[in-house]
Amino acid sequence: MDKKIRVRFAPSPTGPLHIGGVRTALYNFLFAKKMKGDFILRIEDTDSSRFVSGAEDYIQETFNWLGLPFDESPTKGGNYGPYRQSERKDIYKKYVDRLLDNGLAYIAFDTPEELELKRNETANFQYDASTRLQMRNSLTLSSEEVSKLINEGTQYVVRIKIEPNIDVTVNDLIRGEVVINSSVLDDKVIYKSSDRLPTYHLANVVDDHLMEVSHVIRGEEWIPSAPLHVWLYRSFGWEDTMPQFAHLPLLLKPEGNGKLSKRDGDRLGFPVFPLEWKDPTSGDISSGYRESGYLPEAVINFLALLGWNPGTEQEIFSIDELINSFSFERCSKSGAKFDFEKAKWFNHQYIINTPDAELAKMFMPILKEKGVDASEDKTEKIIGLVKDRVNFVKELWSQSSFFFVAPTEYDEKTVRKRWKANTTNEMQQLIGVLKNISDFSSQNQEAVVKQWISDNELHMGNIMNAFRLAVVGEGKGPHMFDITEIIGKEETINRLEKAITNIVPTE
RNA sequence: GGCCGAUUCGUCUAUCGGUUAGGACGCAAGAUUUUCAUUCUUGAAAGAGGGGUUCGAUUCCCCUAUCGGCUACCA
Repeated sequence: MDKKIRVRFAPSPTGPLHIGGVRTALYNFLFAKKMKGDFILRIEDTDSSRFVSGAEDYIQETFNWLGLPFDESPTKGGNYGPYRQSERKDIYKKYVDRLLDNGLAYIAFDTPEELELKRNETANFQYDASTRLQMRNSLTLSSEEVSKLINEGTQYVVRIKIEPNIDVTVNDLIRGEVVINSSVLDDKVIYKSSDRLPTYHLANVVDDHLMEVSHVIRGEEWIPSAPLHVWLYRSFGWEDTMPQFAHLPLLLKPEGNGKLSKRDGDRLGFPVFPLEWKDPTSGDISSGYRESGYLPEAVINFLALLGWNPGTEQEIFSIDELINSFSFERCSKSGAKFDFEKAKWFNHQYIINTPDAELAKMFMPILKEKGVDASEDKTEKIIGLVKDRVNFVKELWSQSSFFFVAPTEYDEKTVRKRWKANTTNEMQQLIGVLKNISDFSSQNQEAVVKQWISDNELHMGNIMNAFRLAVVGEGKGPHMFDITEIIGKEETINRLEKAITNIVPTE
């Protein structure tokens, strides 16, 4: 029987989740679901000094919003818990001791200051086979001295003992084989006595093994340490069950170069976080996709296509379609720059395809904010008329406010262009025509008014544009009679009368 | 500096040795429309450079350049 597919998304709770991290999680999800496997959330909080409160909740809320549920997580639980690394201290200790007992790792007492000094005085200093015998560690000190130092409470770290000159192969599902000679690896710290917690590398390998993770899907920034991870699997004797690796290309800044970072968002005016984030210490607010009006499905669709393509010309994908067509073979190897224009376009597509009733539910709170009390039914109709002109739900207001509130001022340019000396007279006549219409449906209005225009040899453009100016306040908007049908006969006539008295015609 | 990775229109990408190098976003023009949008049509726009291999390279190999990542008792 094939091994069950299990993948994990393993963020560290040091702040809001970066959009690149969201994409990594999405690819994990897509792959897991395609393979009928499990999608696990594991919180990697082994660096107690960088812990930020609220960050874990933020992560959970993000995936709730996106609709990407975890099969196992700190809050949901599961058979492989705990899912917070800080709660797994005892587990790691056991495995560190095992490495120590087997002589595959050693204890080092060098202080950060000593190491700093060493790095400054020796170019390209690396703590490895060529230098470790000159350092203060359990390889150079007698076992009595080591025990004495530890008993005195001296802080120490455990370092992995990398044997030089061995080729380490990382098999990557996206990049193929990457071979690295162990001599370029250093004796990485895998455990620190200061907080009795392992570092990422050890915790990661131990947890992935214990949680029976089958595929490690993470960002490209982890490629350099992948050989170390392979080394650790080997040291533990777990090489035959070692997960497969897939390193995803990075998300880059849209303009210059470099990884997309927290600051780019506010500088360039678009979000780099899924949800709005308020920094608990500085109080600074960073905008989020959700608050900016993006629909979760649009964000998922957009993110999915950034670094992966279906090989067809399809661009709009439901989550199920994505699950179906996802594969590592079709992931690209190079970093992708974030294109916000395209993100907007995706959102536009999803707005258009969202039923009016659903959009109305999202729009009602905004209407309330504007002090408008409208029925959901009416709002739905209005949305149907204007939704194809907006990228975001909140833009619905600027495109439809005139349905709810009569214009109080008239666009200057349009007045100059559309309101002539005889317009007042024509609009007076139009009022007369409208008054006599009993069936105020768009269709009927249009038939009657057009008849009147042709009977009197009036100019269609002049009449309609002035009519629009009076009703809307400017020279834009949906089909005129659709508007007047919704606002009704009385309101239409009121607006015309108001325009006649308020607009000063230009010559 | 060292190690690793990447390199097709401005951007996201297709091409798995032979194509007029395709699509999408954005941009431009035109059509439709009583307006503005939407929509539709059309257009401009690309293989980093240099060597090989081959009858033939965007595609395979090497070098250079550029970009990126990593180089912590951070993940």
